[in-house]
Amino acid sequence: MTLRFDPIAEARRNWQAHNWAAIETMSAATSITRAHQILLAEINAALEPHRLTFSRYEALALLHFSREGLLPLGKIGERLQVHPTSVTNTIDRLEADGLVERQPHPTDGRTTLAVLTEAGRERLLAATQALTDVQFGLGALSTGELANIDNAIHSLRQAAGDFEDPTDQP
Amino acid sequence: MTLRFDPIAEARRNWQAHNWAAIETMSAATSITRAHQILLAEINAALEPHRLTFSRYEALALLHFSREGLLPLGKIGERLQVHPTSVTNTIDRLEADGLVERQPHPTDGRTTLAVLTEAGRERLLAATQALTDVQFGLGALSTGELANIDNAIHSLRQAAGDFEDPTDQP
DNA sequence: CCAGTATAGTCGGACGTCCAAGTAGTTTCG
DNA sequence: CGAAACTACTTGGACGTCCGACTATACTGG
Repeated sequence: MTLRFDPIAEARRNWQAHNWAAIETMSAATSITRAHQILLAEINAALEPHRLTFSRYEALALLHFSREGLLPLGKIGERLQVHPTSVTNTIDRLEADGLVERQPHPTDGRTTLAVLTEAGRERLLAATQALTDVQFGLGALSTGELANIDNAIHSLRQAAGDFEDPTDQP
Repeated sequence: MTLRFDPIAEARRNWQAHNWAAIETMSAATSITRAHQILLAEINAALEPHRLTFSRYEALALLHFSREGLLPLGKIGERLQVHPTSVTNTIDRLEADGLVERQPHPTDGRTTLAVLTEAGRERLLAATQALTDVQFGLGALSTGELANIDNAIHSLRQAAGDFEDPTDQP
């Protein structure tokens, strides 16, 4: 199962040997891809006993943090930065599991509200415990390494126009 | 489209306000998730004119780097660290596009070889130019930031048992 | 030599993501 | 006022990922 070598180091050697450009960015992009894959697997494994996925967990948490435990679907997509159709999909599954309910918006007929149910709130809290127990799969990293990741990705997101306020540092 | 605030900073504030643990790892995990999403979108946008995706690009590059331009499907999955069914899927699509051909292994009847075609090699080189042009979506990061990402993720992968550390085995 | 085990790849299904297109409701402004 | 533009959400389809189950081939130890 475990490789006898680091495939990313191997890729760097190959690019070097062929005189291909952008080795540093290729390496970082590949690293991020792989990190995402590893983290998602660990996080979802921790959530699986609670019958949640990370996407669904994030949606539940967002609702929990809202004043009234409810948000328009559009707002959810905005905050989680996913496509509207992904929100529809996520809320469909949460609703089927009884963790969330759809309600019409009282004044805007276009808008649908996702409302956290009591079961949803309980599920969320148990799942949060599971995630903090495994430190989101990042328990092996030092505080400095975590900060390095945060800072570098903050730069990346800023450059990608992910949000506006440039003074909003973590 | 662009948010007026940083949703990750917002998540940190919410976790803080609710006294939830593991803020640092939550933040880093969320950052990596978002970085992956941004990078993949930019990379795939750069590859789209060449009718490739990042997965397919990676498979082509791997074949190109091999001595004979051919590899067993299992080896491809091993190097790219994806499930065998993902390789089957990727090679199916590359084959349908004429960039790769399946061949039986000469001595092992279980094994299928993916062979890079001339069209595949040409497509790969053009796509590589496109990716280096956009620096894999990471042009905004400094060399130091790229190295920070690489190093931190190397630790993460090592902790996850992603490969054998050549320095800790006799 | 042959039964049992291991390995290589594929198929079907689940999941999350995106895009394009469609429906329904709201706002704008001539 | 009413048509045009905009907004919110859903539907259908593509893609990449994984898992479980399955087939076919190879290896192993009595």
